[in-house]
Amino acid sequence: MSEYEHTCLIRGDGGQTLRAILDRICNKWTLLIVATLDRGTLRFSDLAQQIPGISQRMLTLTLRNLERDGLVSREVHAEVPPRVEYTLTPAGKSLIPPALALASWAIEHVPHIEASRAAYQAR
Amino acid sequence: MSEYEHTCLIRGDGGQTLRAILDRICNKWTLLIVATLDRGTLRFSDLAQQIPGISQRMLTLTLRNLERDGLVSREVHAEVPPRVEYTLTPAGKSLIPPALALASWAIEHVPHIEASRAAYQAR
DNA sequence: CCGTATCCGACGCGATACTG
DNA sequence: CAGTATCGCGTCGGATACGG
Repeated sequence: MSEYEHTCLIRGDGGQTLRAILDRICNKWTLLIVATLDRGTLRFSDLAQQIPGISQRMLTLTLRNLERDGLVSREVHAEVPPRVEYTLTPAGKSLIPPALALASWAIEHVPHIEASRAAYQAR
Repeated sequence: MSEYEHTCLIRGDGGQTLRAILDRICNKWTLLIVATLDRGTLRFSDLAQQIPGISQRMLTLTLRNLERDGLVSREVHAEVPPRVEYTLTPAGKSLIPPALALASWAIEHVPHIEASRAAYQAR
């Protein structure tokens, strides 16, 4: 692979594959949930309170999508009151490093981006 | 930093910083444009034809956002016909590695995800 | 050639109310 | 406790037409 051909991974199939994944990752809550579950197994209500601002609806929907994609496993305990526990699968855990890479980039570049926006504004 | 505390980068401020960046990255065309510009300076019409399916509108809008954030520089040549060239700034280039990390993850896990979806479907 | 303007449909997501 | 159902708003992005 020559110097300027690694981006073929991104350009790949016209970006379809990558964007399909990004769409799953890039919604409002997915990464927060995955990062929270990296601490270990949590039940629904624990997730709800550890992720400030999330609604029941979005927590449910996002968890269902993650389960559907095999990134999170869902275990229902037949008790009263009901207890449902969510755990990151190996695939889910493997998402953490690349997500961290992006997070690091984000935090590193926030000052530059905000400065650039301010400069752009002043025109 | 202990074993399970690196995700503080993601959970950080409640995900606000990371999501602000993800929102810029995760729209339909940004990464494709950045990856395409990694080859070098390109003019508007070249980008349009190297990125299949993009509309003039979205190419313009996405490039403006990237310029505003200081990831792409825009150079207008006062000629007839007009020539406008776009180049990745150093900050823009620095986005490529983490984006590739995510792309690699995506491609690696597509089979697993699709299998999981098929299994989930059959219930 | 390189845009901008306008309309319009689709979807993400929050608020709220209700169930097993 | 752990959801599901419904509504309504805001935003993204495609199609199309026009301008410097």
